[in-house]
Amino acid sequence: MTTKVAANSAAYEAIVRAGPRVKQLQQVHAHLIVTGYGRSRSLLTKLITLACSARAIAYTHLLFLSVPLPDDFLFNSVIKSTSKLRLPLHCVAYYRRMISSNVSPSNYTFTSVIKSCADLSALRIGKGVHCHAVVSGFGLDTYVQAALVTFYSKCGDMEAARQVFDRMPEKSVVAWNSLVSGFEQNGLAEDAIRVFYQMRESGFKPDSVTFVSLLSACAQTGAISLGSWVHQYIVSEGLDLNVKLGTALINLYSRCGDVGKAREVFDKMKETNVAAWTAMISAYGTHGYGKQAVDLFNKMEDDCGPIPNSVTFVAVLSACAHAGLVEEGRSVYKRMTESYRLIPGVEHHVCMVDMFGRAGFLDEAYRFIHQLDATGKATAPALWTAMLGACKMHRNYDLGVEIAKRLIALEPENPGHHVMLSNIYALSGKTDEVSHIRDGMMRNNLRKQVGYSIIEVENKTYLFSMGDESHQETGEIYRYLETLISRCKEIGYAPVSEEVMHQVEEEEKEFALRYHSEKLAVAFGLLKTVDVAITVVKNLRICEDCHSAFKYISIVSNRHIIVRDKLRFHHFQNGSCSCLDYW
DNA sequence: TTAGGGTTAG
Repeated sequence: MTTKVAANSAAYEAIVRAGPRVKQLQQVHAHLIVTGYGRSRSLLTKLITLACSARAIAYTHLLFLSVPLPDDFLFNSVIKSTSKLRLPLHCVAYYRRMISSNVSPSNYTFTSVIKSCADLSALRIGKGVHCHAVVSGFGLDTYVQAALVTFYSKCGDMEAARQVFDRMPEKSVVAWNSLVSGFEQNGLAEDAIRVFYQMRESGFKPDSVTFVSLLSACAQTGAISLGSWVHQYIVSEGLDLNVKLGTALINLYSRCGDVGKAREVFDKMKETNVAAWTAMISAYGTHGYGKQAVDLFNKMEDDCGPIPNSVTFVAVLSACAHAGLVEEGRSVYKRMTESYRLIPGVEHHVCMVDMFGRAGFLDEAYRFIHQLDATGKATAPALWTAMLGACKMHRNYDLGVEIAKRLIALEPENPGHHVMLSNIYALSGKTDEVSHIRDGMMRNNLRKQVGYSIIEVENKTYLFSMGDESHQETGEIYRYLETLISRCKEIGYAPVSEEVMHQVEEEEKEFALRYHSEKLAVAFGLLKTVDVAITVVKNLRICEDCHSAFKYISIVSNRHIIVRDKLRFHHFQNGSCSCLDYW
């Protein structure tokens, strides 16, 4: 008996030594069969788990089938492994097999299966698993419930996520984190921040995972005061600045307008990976510092940094597109396909079309799309949207109208395409067509999004919308804005009115423009602060007139004005913008 | 053996 146990443990050790490597595992398996241990349940379970970790799913299943009457431990092992390895369909398949084999699931089973349903965003299947967990008596298990919060969040159902969370008899830091992350991932940054405060009030101590989500939420809304508080807290508590936390901080500072600070964090990180480098490259790119973005990318290659992935290439190509670095962009695209053997996706194609288009090479952009046509990849609306942007920018109205009509045929529900067509008609002076499009939009209930701008002053957040009069100091803000605008006019500012509101009178037009939300926020910021840079976050893209006005305002107020729009940053200083009017 | 995290175009 003693020798059997010894031999068994030697076999176990041999399996562990083989590790998640198929060839080695197969050798050990052969040895097990020869020595008579090929039917040992515990050894096979370990072997199966490792085969699964090696992602050898066919081999895993073959081994699994060799076990007569699999028990709950074996089922849980494969369910957990497939879930962890992001093989969610296999995970759900093993779960179903477990049920049909009449083997009882446990809380271990449910947490893994629910996680896989979350990966699949399979709301219907996951709800079924949720019900099964409840009737099996695991509905109140802490682990199962935390997994459910994540599951509903990933399916976009925050109401259900909140409900599961609220009904938890005992909450955990992980469950709180799931909820914070859920709101943040669904674009509900304010709710994420609110939950974070509730978490602290309930006496839970946030950890680095909480802060990663919280920092992302701060980056989303531009809440720099809370964001930098978190940074200080991390430092003062001596929390380890791991890669994810560092990356979240880079993203925070970048999206709150401070690229220098983002770079400081990047330089201080002990460990970096492809996401951290990509975040930093993207920071340079969105702020219009194309050269720095390309330099950092080159450094990544030269200094044996992490291997760039397709996300990195989107960041670099987009940086080139926005800085007019056509030759650099071409070279990067070539390296991506030839040196790294990455297959470009629609997002990379869009960057290329955008890059050629912005630089005025409309023919080349068009040719690029047609080359894709041959491979059947030219149908993506995003490609034509980029091409359309170029037509508008370079005043090629005929081609613009043709493309806009094509886009409307492809996506009639997208108000953006109608607005674009209307703007092109407006720019080419076809006012009848403008009214026609606008009427059509009204009839079909297609509305433009409501724009708003946010500014933080002394740790408080103020929100402005167009023509806003809700603010306590409305009168003062408007009067100050009037003064600013008239001083701007004295040095050459002429309101741009061609794009907007062609049906109204000239004066009204100018009046409406002057009170765009970003103008109100900027005026408020200048009024309330002295000598510092002000940062405004807008939910839509900045309009041409505000862009022009802020250049002049940066002169008359002698201030650095930073505006983050839906996609990019604009640093206005001494009469010019960092985007070089190239956005 | 169990649950939670960072990077991407327009």
